[in-house]
Amino acid sequence: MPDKMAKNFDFKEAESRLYRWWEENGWFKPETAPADAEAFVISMPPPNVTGALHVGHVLFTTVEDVMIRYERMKGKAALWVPGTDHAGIATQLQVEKLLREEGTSRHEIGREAFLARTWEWKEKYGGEITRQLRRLGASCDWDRERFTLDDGLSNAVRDVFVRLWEQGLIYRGTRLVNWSPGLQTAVSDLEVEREEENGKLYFFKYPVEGGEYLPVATTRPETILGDTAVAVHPEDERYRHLIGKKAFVPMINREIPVIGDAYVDRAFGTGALKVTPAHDFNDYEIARRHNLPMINIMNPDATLNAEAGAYVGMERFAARERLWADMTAQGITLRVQDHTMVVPRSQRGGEVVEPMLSMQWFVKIKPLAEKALEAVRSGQITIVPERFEKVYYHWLENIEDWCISRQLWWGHRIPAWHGPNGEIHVGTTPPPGDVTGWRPDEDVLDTWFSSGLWPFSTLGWPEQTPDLRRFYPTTVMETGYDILFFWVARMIMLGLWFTDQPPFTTVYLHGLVRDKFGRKISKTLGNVIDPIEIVDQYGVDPLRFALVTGSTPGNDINLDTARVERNWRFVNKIWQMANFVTQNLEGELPPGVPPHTTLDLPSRWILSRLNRLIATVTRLYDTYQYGEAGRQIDEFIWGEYADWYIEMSKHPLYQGTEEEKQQVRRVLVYVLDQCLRMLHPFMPFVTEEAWQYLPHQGQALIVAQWPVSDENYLDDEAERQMSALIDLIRGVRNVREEYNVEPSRKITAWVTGTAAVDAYRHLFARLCNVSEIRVMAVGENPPGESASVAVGDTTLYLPLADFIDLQAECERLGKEQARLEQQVSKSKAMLNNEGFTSRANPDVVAKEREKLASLDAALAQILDRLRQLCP
RNA sequence: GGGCAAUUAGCUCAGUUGGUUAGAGCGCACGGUUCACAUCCGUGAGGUCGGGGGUUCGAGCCCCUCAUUGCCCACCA
Repeated sequence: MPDKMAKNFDFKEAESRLYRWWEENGWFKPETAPADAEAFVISMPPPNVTGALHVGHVLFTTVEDVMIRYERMKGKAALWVPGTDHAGIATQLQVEKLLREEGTSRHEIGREAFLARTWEWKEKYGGEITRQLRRLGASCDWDRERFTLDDGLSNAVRDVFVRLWEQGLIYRGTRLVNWSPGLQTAVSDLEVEREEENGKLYFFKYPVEGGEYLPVATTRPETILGDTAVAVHPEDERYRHLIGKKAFVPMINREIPVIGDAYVDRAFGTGALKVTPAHDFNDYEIARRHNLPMINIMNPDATLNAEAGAYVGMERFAARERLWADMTAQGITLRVQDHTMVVPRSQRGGEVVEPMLSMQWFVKIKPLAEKALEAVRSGQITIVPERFEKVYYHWLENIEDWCISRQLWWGHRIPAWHGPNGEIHVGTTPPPGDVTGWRPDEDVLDTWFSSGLWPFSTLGWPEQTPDLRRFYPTTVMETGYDILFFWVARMIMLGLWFTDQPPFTTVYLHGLVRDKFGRKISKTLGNVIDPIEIVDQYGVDPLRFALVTGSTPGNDINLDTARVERNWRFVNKIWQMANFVTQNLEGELPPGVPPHTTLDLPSRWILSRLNRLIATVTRLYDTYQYGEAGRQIDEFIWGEYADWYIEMSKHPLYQGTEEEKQQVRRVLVYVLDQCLRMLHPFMPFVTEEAWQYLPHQGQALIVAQWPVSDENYLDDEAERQMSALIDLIRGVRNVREEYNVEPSRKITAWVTGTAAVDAYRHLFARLCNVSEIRVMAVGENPPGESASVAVGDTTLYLPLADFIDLQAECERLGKEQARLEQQVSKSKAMLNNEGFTSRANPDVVAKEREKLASLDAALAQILDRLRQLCP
C-alpha cells in the first residue's frame, strides 16, 4: 500500500484486492474469534444455481453481511454459511429450453443423459452467482459452501424422508392436486397464483329423467364430460323435487344422480351445480361426502382421455369450444355471459393449472405445524417485523398436507421402490434380497423439501459434526417475506421435528426491491435494474448503503439510482476526510484521545456527539434498525465532523502550538476511526481502505473492535455552547448572503453576552470571515447601521453601513421577531398549562424551561434592536 | 369474503417506548477558484404529516372511521 492516499478512491481496484485479502486471511471464518466466543450464525438463503444476480440478491446479501460484520466486530464467532439451491423446476426448464434449441428434448435423450446435461450446466453457470456475491462484499465462509444436491445434503434429505415415512407422516395416495400441463408435474398450492380474469360463464340445460332439465352454469364446459352428479340446495323449492332422480351427461349420456348439498349457493348462477370431482377442489369434497365416483378426463398434457368419448385426444380449450358447439346444435345450451373469475395459473410460465386426480406423495403436516406454531407463540422464535407472526399463524393453522412429489427429473429422487405386486419399500437403500421386478420411484422431491433442512443439513446433520454442535441452532434467518410459507415455515417445522430445536432464534424479513416508482421489477416492464451495471459505475458500497438506508424491515423498497449516486459522493467524501486527516499527521501519534478536561471546546463537543452516536447506533443495530443507524452515522460524519469539526480543527492545525496540534490530530483520527468502524458493515470497502491509511492498531478494520460509548466524554455544556456558536455563525452567513456581502470581504462583529464568541473568535474568522470581534462594554450602544444576529443571550452586531438598507433590516428583524414570538408563546402556553408541568416527565419540563429562557433572551434583544433601529 | 401494509417537501424516503421549530438526499433558486474534497462549500425556497372524529397536558406516532394504492390469504360453479 502506498504511503500517501490517492486523490480519489479507486473502488474497482480496491474491491477485488480487499476482498481477496480478507478471504486469504481467513477473516470470513468464525475461527477468527476465540474458541469460546459466542456464535452468531446465518444460513444464507441459497440462490438458484442458474439464476442471474438481481437487486434482490444485493439486498439480502447486504443485510446479512451487515449483521455478520457487526457481530464479528463485536467479537462473536460469526459464521455465514453460503450455498446454492438446485431449484428443480427453474433449472430443469432452462436445460429443457437449451435442448429445444438443439432440436431435441429430455424425453428423447432420456433421464440419465438429461441429468448429465443438467450437471454440466450447473458446473458451467452455477459458479456465476457466487462469484457475483463475492463482488458484493459478502463475507461468508466459502469453505463451508453447500449445494442442495451435495452428497451430504442428499443424505439428509433421504434420511428425513425415511424417518417421516417410518413415523407414518408420509403417505402416497391419489388426491386432487394442482397439475401443470406444460411441466407435466404436480405443483403445490403455493406455486399456484390466482388472479381475476375476464372469462365466460356458460349456461346450459342438464337433462333429467322424465324430460325435465336443470339449468346449470359452468366456466369450464369441457369438465362436463367428467361430471358425476348435479347438485342443488336441499331446500331449494325450484329443484328440490329432482333430488334422487337421474340426470344425463350431455353428449355422452352417462347416467348420474341429482343430489342435494348445502354447499350449493342458491343465489349464484342458476342455483344448480355440476359436480366434477376429478377436476375441481369443491366438487372433490362434495364427491367425498356423497361417495360419488371420480372420473379423470385428462391426460398429463391436458388433452382429453378416453373418458371423454368422442372428444378424446383434443386439447382442453379446443374441446371446450367443440363440446359447446355440439351442445348448441343439440339445443341444450342457454346462453354465455361475461364473467370475471379467478383463474389458477402456474407461478412458473403462467399456464392455466388444472386440478387433476393423481398419485402423489404427501407429508401429513399438522403434527409438525403444531410445533412450529408453538415455537413462535412461546417466543422461542421471534419474527421481525412482528406483524408477520400473525400471517405465519394463520397459514399454519389452516395448513393442508404438503404434496412433496414432483414429476421432474432434476432433484432428489424419492427414496422408494415399487415391488412387482404393488408393494412399496421406503429406505435409503433398495429393498434387500431379490430385487427383480422392483423399480425405483420415478418422482423427485419438491425443491423446498431440501431447502427446509438447510440450516442444519449444511452443518453436517444427521452426523453430529463439530460444526453442528458449535453452530446449531443458527441465530438469524434473514430472507424475503415472500417466502415465509415456502421456506421459513418449513424450516421451522422440519428443524423442530428433527433436531428438537428451533433452527434459528430470529426471523428477519426484508421486502421486495421495486423500481423508483414502486413498480415491480420485470422484464416486460423494461425496468430491470442490473446491479452489476450499477456496481461497475459506482462501486458496491454506494449501492449497499442505498439499499440499507432506503428501507425498513418488512417493507418494500423503491430503489432510486439517484440515491446510489449520492452515496457514491458520500464515499468520495469519506475518502477526502481520511485524506485530509492523514495529510495533517506528523510523527508518532499516541492512540486514543487525551483526557476530556484537557480538550478545547470543539473537541469536547465532537467527542460528546460521537459517544452519544455510538450508543444510539449500537442500539439501532441491536434492534435491526439498520437504515436509521446508517443515516445517523451519515449525518454525523458529514454534517458535524466534516462540516464543522474538520473546519474548526484547521485553526489549531495551522496556527496552534505543537501540543495543540497533537491534541487535535488525536481527536481527528479517533473520531474518524470510530466512524469508519460503525460504517464498515454498510460500506466495507471504502472504510477498510481508508482505515488502513489512518494510524491504527490491529491488521484490518473487518476484524477491528466495535466502538464502545464512553460516558466520560458526554458533555451537555460543550454541546450547548457549540450549538450556540454554530447558530451564530450560521446567522452571520445568512446576513452576509442576504445583503450580498462579498464572501471575501472581512467584516467586524460587535458582541454582547456570554457565549464563547470571544474565546473562539478564530472560528468566526475562518467560518464566516469575521476578522474582528469587539466585545461590547456593559451598557454600550450598538453600532448604528448594522445587522444583528441573536442567539440566546448573545447578540452579534454586524456594522455593514454600505450594504444595509435600514428598511430591509427592519423587515428582517420583524420576521425574526415574529418567528421567536410564535415559539415563545407556544412554549409559554405549555409551561402555563398545569397539566403539562404536573404530568409530563420532569426532564421534558426542565428542557422546555431552558428553551423558553433562551428564546426569551433572543427575543428581548431583537425587540431592543427594533426599538433602536425602527421607530 | 377476510387480513396486512402504505399514504409525510416537486421526486425517493426517514422519523420504535407520544414531548424542542417534522428531517435527509435528489431536484430547484442564489452565491462561492485561499491551502481535504467542484464527486465540493455556503445560503435559501418548499410540508394543513391522505380526509374526518376521538383519547391525552401534549398526536406524524395511540384508538375509531372513511378514501386511495399495493400486497397476502380464501372453495363461489
